[in-house]
Formats: sequence, C-alpha cells, structure tokens
Amino acid sequence: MHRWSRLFVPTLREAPADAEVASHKFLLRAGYVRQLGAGIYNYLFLGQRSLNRIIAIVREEMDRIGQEFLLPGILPKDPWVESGRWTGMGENMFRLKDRKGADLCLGMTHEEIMTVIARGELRSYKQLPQIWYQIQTKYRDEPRPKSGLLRVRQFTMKDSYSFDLNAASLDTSYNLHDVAYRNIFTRCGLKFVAVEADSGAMGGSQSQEFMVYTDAGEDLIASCPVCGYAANLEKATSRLEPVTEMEPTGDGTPELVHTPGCAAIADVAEFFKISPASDIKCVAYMVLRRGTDSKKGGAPDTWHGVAAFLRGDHQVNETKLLGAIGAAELRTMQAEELEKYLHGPAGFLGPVGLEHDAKPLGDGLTVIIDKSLEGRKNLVAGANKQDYHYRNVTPGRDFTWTLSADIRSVNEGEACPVDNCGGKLVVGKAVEVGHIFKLGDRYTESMGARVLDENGKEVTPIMGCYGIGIERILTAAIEQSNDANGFWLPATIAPFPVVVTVTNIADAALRETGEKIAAELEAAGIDVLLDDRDERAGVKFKDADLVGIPYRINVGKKAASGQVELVSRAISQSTDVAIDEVVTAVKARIANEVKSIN
RNA sequence: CGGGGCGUAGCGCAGCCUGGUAGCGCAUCUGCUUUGGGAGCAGAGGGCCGGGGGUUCGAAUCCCUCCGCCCCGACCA
Repeated sequence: MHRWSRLFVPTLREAPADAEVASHKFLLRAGYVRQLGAGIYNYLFLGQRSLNRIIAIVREEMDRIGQEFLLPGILPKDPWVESGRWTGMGENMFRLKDRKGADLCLGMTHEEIMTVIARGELRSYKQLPQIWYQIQTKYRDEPRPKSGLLRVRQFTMKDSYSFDLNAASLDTSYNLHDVAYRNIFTRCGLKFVAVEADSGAMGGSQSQEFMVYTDAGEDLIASCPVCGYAANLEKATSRLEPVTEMEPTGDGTPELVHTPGCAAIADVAEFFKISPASDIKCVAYMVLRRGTDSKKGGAPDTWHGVAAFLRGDHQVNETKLLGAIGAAELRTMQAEELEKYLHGPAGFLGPVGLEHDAKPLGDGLTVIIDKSLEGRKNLVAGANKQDYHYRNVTPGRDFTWTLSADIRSVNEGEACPVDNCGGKLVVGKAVEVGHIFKLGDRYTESMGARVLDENGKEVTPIMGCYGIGIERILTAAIEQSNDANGFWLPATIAPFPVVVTVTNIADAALRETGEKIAAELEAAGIDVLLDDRDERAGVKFKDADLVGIPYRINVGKKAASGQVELVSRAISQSTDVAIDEVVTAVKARIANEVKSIN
C-alpha cells in the first residue's frame, strides 16, 4: 500500500506555458513527468508506474507468441553499413565516436542487430520460425520533438522481429502480431483502429498501423463509415466522380493563351471560367536517391528532377510520389532548377513540350502524372512561359510521361474505394501506437543471413518487424479521456486503479477506516493509494481528479453511519456504499470496465 | 533546415518601448484560526533578469553574439 503523504507526486495547479496538447499538460500537472530537454523527459513515480503496467500487459501478450531479448542501446557502425542504413537513416540517427575514434550510434531500431544474431546462429529451416522481441529505450534525433511524449528523442518501444522460411510462414507471424496487438490495445483500454499503412523507408510489402483518433495526432486517417475501410492518408485511395470535360476551342489543339498574373490555380480557373478539376497542376521536386554504402565502396546519393502533374483541385501526396519513383527524400525545386528542368517559372509550369526521361531518376527530368489525368481531355495547363497557359491540352496526345501512378491524397467526402461500398470517406487525425510490417529479405539478404531448406539448399529467411510505442499508449489514453479537471486512465494501466481519500486525517476514526479499507483492497489484489495527507478535503479531491486514477473512495462524514462514497472519475458519479461492501463494489466496477473494453 | 514566438523566484506572468535600488498571483516556511471541492489573517524566505561581449556614470531594459525551449512548415521504421 502506498501512502500519498510519503510520495513524491508534484502536482501543478497551472500547466507550464510550454505545454500545448492535453496529454502534455496533464502529464506535467499530474506529476507523471518532467521535461529535461527538447523531446527528453524524466518519468516520475506515477508516470513510471503507469508505463510499467502497460509494459506488463505488452509483455504478457508478447510472451504468448515470442521470446524476449535485451539488446544494447549503443551500437557499432558495421551492421548499419551492411544494411545500407548508416547513411540511409540520415540525420535521424544519434551518432558518436568512442575514444579510439570508432563510429557508434544509439539504437533507433534493431533490425540490423537482430539480423546479426540470426545470421550467426540460424542454420536450418528447422529453427524457423522465430519471433524475438525487446522492450527497451530507443533514440532518435527527431528534427522536431513536440507534443509532450508524443514525439520525443528517447522513448520506450516494444519491438519484435520475425524470421520465417517463406511468405506463408511470414503471414502467420504477421497475423500473430495482429492478434496480439489487438489484445494489447484492448486491454489498455484504447479505442483504436487498424489501418493500411505505407511501408516507408522500411521497405517491405504489407503494413498496418494501429491508430487512436485524437486531434493531437500527427497522422491523417481516411476511413469509410459504411464498410470499415481505413487507411493512412499516405496510402488511402478513393473513387473519383467522372468529370465533365470542357468543349475544345478552335481546332482543338493546344492553344497558347495570355494569362497575365494567373499563377495560382484559383486565378487560372477564374480566368478560363473552368473548374480547378480541369486545370493541370504542376509541382516540381528535386528528389534524392540513396546511394549504397557497402564496405566495397558503393554508389553516392544522387539528386534528380521530377515534375509531378495532377488535377488542379488535388494535393500531391509526397509519400506516394516517393514510393512511385523509388526515391528517399524530396524538396521542391528552386527557381533556377525550374528553369533548368522545365524551362519555365513557377505558376506557369506545364507538361506540353517537355522532354522527359524514359525511366524514372535519369539524368534529365522524370515526368510523373497522377492516374486521374489519364483519359482526360481539353484541359488547361501552364505553358512554361511567364503569363501564358495552354488550353485544349489532352494527356497522351499533347504530352507523354515517364510514368503514371496514384500520387495524390484523397479528400474527405470522396467515395470509398471498396467495390460496391458507396460510402463517403471521412478524414480524421490520429496517433500511431503500433505498426506491423512485412519486411521481406531487405536485411537478411544484404546482411547475409542464410539457412538450409529441407532440400539442403541455401535460402534467405524473410523478416517482419512490429513496433509498439509504450509512452504513446499512455499519451493516447490521456488524450481520449480528459476534462477540465484532469484525466482518467483505464484501471488496467492507471498507476493505481483506486485511491482511498480520507477527508480529514485529523479524525482518528476516519483515518482508521481509510487504513482498513485500503488494507482490504490490497488483500484483494488491488493496488491502492491511500491519501492520508494532512490537507483539506478539497485539495485531495482536486488532486485525485487530476492524476488519472479511475476510482476513488471518499472516507468522510458518512463513515460514522457505516458508509463511504465510491466515485467513478469518468462519469464523476458518486455512490454511497457500506464500508464492508466497498471492496466488492470496487472489484465489480473494475471487472465491468475490463469487460466493456473487451 | 525555413518561418514565428519566448527565456525575469518552483509554476503562471508584469516590468523592457522611453536605462536609474526587480514586482504581482499561486506555491514554500512560521504562527493562530479553519477543516467535503485547490481556506483566512499575520509574518518570513526565495532572483548570475538564459550565457558571453559591447554601449553607458549606470543595463532585466539598448546593440552584437551564443545557448535553450515552444509553435507552424519541412521532416518523421
């Protein structure tokens, strides 16, 4: 039993000015954490206690499917060079040198290290499949830490890695994680949604994110309320309404039109009296193709010009664009680069008359169009000349391209992509609490992990990797359950599921009753916090409301008649309960909560 | 990395423009009163005004520079 009078729980009446999002304010106000630097936090007693309970749930579920390891946090350079990520990770990797000048880094993820273990020890298909996991600190030099514990430079992650002989076996490992993750997030009381996700720099074929809707989130999720389709906006697709095409003018071929000052889509649409959907937007990028940095010396990074064309009313999805052309990073072109690659100024860029490479990422310009432009006709496009546009532009006839792909972001209200669904997509903000990937042989191949199959033939195992952000579970739980006075956590992950508040500690009878109830709760296997501080009742109530404990027992005036109050924080509802029944009542509420979550 | 903002007591802020003994609220400590929703009265302690340099008789205040933090964007297994 913990007595509040002896604890360090530095609650704040006011939130520090730095805190913006709800979870950040409350983590500070409730004395869960204190900031040490940008994206670096001290976890105090209540915070650590809650995180430990989350970890216990994660560990319990993971132990059903895998084996826990503990890997170093400080890592040598070599494995990263072998996988190509010593340079591939770029600035996000914390790097350091030891006294001999050797390069080291702080672990931001452990695919390479797990692969080192696998290649050193796994020899036979009989040893597969393997699922190895770790729960430990990871370090990332984030360009912009923000939002309290949501985006930080040091955090706790459950990361697991599977090694399988073939795709069917990987499916099984992947599905085991899918199930385990759903169990974990459910037990942690999160209202989550699993969405299709972009695999990003991890490479790999399939991936799914586990998201919790909250305005504090950094991801956008498109979902269909009719069929349940849900995908990260980086990945989401939709069905577009057919567009009514413009009638051609003149002889129907591209016609140069003087459009003074019409640099923005809205200006052009107004000038020609057309819908932005009939205008072709151009966004020009310089994209980076990562070199390889194998020990034998590899190719350097290279930059390439890319012009992306899409409907005027659509937005470029840079994640999709990078995926389509196989590049790692991008930035928009500067004026002189526009002149070099497109021979025109910003605001008047267009595809007509552009020379382009036959394959992506050549020496010249890669022209990529969004699929929605295919089959369109009589469009308006920039003429690569200040204050001029073309009309009557028909893709395929008047210009060609290096490749056509889905490179746009879906918009809310567009039709669900699922066959025969007919629902309309809604877009909402969410925070990512977990992510599962099928990696394939990206690491095992480059790092030389091989086993013999049943025919004695050497084969490369394939991998999956699966992460859960421990702090993000806590953060998401706070985001989804807070009000002006504080927050409440699910009983499963709260630092304490119940607090016994003795309203007046100077009253020996009340104090003894409180002690007795707390002892009985403890005997019943419930972690209990006894608020025995010599404070006014109001102070103790305010603190209890603030710090995330879902149930409170008030031991006060009614104790003389054998009653205490049982308060459920989530609904701020108080019930009078007989003293000798309160333990049973608390147990029932906790059990009921767990049941309703599941 | 681009843009914006901030740095003064533990927390929240004023003072800076127009240079002249550093303030307010909350918190803390002491005493008395109070005791079911962040109590009242009286008293007290607590500051390299982010660091360095400069201008000045004199700098929290003006100038230069560095550092740190927050927000938007870029970025983000």
